[in-house]
Amino acid sequence: MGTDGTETEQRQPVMADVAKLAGVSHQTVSRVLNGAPHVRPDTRERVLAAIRELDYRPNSAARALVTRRSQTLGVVSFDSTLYGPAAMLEGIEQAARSAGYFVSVTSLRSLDGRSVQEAVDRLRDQGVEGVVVIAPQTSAVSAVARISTSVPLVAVGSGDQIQVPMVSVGNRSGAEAATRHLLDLGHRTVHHLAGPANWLESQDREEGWRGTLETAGATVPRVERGDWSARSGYQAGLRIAELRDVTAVFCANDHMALGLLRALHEAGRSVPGDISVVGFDDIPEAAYFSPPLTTVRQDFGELGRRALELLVGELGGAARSRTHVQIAPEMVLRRSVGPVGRR
Amino acid sequence: MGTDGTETEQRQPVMADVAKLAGVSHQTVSRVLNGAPHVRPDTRERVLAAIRELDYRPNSAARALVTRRSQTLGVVSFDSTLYGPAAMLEGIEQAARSAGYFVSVTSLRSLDGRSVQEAVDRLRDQGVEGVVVIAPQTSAVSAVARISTSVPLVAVGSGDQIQVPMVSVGNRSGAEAATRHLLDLGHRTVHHLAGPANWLESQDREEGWRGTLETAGATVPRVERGDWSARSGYQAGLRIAELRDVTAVFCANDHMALGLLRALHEAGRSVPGDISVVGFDDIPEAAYFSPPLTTVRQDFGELGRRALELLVGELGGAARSRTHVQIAPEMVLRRSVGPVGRR
DNA sequence: GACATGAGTGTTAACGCTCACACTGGAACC
DNA sequence: GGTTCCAGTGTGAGCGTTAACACTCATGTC
Repeated sequence: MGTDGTETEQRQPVMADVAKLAGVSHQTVSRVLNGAPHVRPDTRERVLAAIRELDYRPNSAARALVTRRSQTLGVVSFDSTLYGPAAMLEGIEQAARSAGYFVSVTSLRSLDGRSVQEAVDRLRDQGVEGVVVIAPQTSAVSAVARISTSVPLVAVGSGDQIQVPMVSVGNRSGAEAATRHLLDLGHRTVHHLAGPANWLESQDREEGWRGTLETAGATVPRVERGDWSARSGYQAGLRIAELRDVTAVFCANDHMALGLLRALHEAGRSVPGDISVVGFDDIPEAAYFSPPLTTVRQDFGELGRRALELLVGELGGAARSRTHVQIAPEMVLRRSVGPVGRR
Repeated sequence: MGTDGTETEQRQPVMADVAKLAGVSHQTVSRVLNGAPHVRPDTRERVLAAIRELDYRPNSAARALVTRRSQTLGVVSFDSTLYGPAAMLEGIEQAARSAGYFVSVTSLRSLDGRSVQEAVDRLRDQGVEGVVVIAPQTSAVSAVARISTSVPLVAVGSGDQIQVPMVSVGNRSGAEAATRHLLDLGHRTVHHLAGPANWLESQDREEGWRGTLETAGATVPRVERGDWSARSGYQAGLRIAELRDVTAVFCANDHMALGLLRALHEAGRSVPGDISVVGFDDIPEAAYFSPPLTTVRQDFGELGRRALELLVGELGGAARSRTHVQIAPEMVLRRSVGPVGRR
């Protein structure tokens, strides 16, 4: 059994096969499939039975050709190995699925304007209905801003003055909160281990830090800079450990904070006894650093979901909103921070 | 300029528009686009010029409809927030792109058979030409094994006796190397902090550990078990810290090792002075743990790339190979391991 | 010089679906 | 009892591309 019934051949069944088996026209099959009204219940039942019997699957290419809708959205990601982008991607994918879309991903090596444009073009050639760009670098953002595309596009990451709809975390307010927290504990000033200069997230966090110090009348120390990696945090940490007047460091992300903690430990500076450290992101491991890291939590998954919501809204015909959704970060207090010590 | 030329309307230009502008038939345009032979150089040039002028993009749905090739591969991933899956995904995507494919991702919440089957079906409905399943759990693997699909499928993760082509890391040999290393340093035996019981990777690593102890005639301690997270490693670590006879622990992954290190530190047991610790994966942060973690490196990106290679080979018509590619892991020595101490 | 050859190009027919419209027949209306 | 109406269904024409084949000339062959 299975081979008999209608004379099934090798080829996949098409709508006409279902129609024939059910004794209706292809159009009625289409109606059933798309839930169109005006189909008598028993007809519908017969069609569904035929579909089951033949194990018929609609051909998405044919449908896309005529409806001009691919049911697919594109995502351009950067280093999707990092926790942030990975979590955003997951949020985007889940939201897309529940909105009935597929997600086509392309992950960039470098984030210069050309690469971004190429990636968007590629996705567009594939027929995606919209694109989410995870665009944390200034270069990418400006690239996105002047991207030529007939496809709706939403950016997620950071930055303000940009023509594209955008979802981001409140980097500045998070940095402000972290810095203020340290000042409130009695630290004269707070050093900063920043991310790469060409990332908007770095810039915003740095501005938040600097602004808070200036408002408080504290001196603004020279910024140390890393590349987000634990390795770069370690190297910066070795430099910082040599400075005599450091009592508090605000790191632009948790991974660099990890490296920093390691370097301080090796240099014999205790945390938080000698130096307090605050990170940013609240990656799942942060609670298990030595010592557990006080940090600023951002909800990457939510970020992704909101970005997708925005995109779907735009697809739904809502006028190009130029919205900028911002998600508030939240401080998570752990043991890497203390009041200013002896010295 | 730009608006003039042919009477461009709102709609996207199609092949016929290009043909008209270039003064050829649409078929010749198609030939140029697909690099078919027998097109005179100057004709080709005229067509290309028309394409540029109209900014024409071929419609992928129409092409897919007639060629029956979507140029898209599907990836079913599990928790793509974890470093391993994320890195594999990136490897897969890069390999796919350079092989001329798009990648459609779907990320699962739970990895039971039904979810996997649904995800594969969904991708198939979208028209993917092949599927990579990142399937690290036993349940997923058995689901994959009996998955009904007309689409070529490759699994990446672990496990042996399975009917599906598969790429995995040498979990057993990695675990053996780690355990032997500790025994060679004089440890009487090695404790094990395993991953979830229903993950093949856990099972293989546990077997490698157990086998090595048995071969060496060492006693096999009771296994502690976590869920891969640093949190679970911490909890297991609290239990382990209470045992008096522990001098070495082999952890099934680096994140749990991080939690373990934290717990041991809090319990006042020094690493490696009192207890040596080895992890598995070599995540980028492992070198900056306190102390830096000795671990077994697996190259997730390579894993993904190889999986995709296998899939593309299968698509290329190579007979269903039932190959099982295995990638050798490599030990990375750092400071979390030492000879057996005082006691 | 008739004839095969093949490079270069055009014509036509799918691919499998949805959309617009046409058709049927029974209920409702006066 | 004819007309209107509409639920329920079928027919035909695309959507934009590639595949198959047909055609037209130059060129070479004997």
